[in-house]
Amino acid sequence: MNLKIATEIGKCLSNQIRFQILEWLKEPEKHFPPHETLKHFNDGVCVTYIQEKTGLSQSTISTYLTNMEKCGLLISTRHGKWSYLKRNEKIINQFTDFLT
Amino acid sequence: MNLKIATEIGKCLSNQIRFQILEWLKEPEKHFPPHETLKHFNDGVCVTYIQEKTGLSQSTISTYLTNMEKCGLLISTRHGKWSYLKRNEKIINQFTDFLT
DNA sequence: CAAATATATCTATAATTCGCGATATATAAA
DNA sequence: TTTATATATCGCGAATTATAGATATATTTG
Repeated sequence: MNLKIATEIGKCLSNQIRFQILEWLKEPEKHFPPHETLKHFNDGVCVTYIQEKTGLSQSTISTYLTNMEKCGLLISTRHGKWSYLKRNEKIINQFTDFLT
Repeated sequence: MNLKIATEIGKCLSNQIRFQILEWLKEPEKHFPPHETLKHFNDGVCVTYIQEKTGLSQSTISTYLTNMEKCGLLISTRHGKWSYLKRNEKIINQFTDFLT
């Protein structure tokens, strides 16, 4: 972890919706329905479910999630036409270690 | 810690200078000279020293530090005409706990 | 009390980010 | 191969933040 990446993460954490998404993804099965094709939550939650829960536009959420992935906060996995997002606990721990 | 405060902290962490100040204040004696009147670092470092080290204007740094104090990241203590700033480890830990 | 010093606040402009609709791309389904 | 669905990217006006100079306030010093 370095200052540049840490502030990129800080930018993601400067918005309530983005921070909320990270909180939801701590326990995806508690906040999202199981996906129609992929029943488990091993790779997290698909973009559409996150978008619907936030109520923001598809393009806005897509940009949010892309940025959160770019700085390492999220891990994205594609299955067919869906992208699934989950927390990247390793980077999150590196960030909190850097801060403390 | 709640979502609102956490994102206020996130805003402070979204800028390299502000994040850098927090890093410096982990070991103030390593990054700043001892103050002319207050030799120890028990209450941290005065605004002027931080301002000089960053190279930003006095008003900008004052605003930064005020905001960092408002969200709880820093503790401000006045001694005479100087304000000293130190990290608020308690809030920082609450923030990292909230995130992880 | 007047002058000097440290910090805070106000105001304004520049830069960045927000959030959306439109559009493009990727993949699956018909 | 055409159509439908999921996601990504582009371009734009609106909102927010960055940063500084000017000014105000607080405190010490002479």
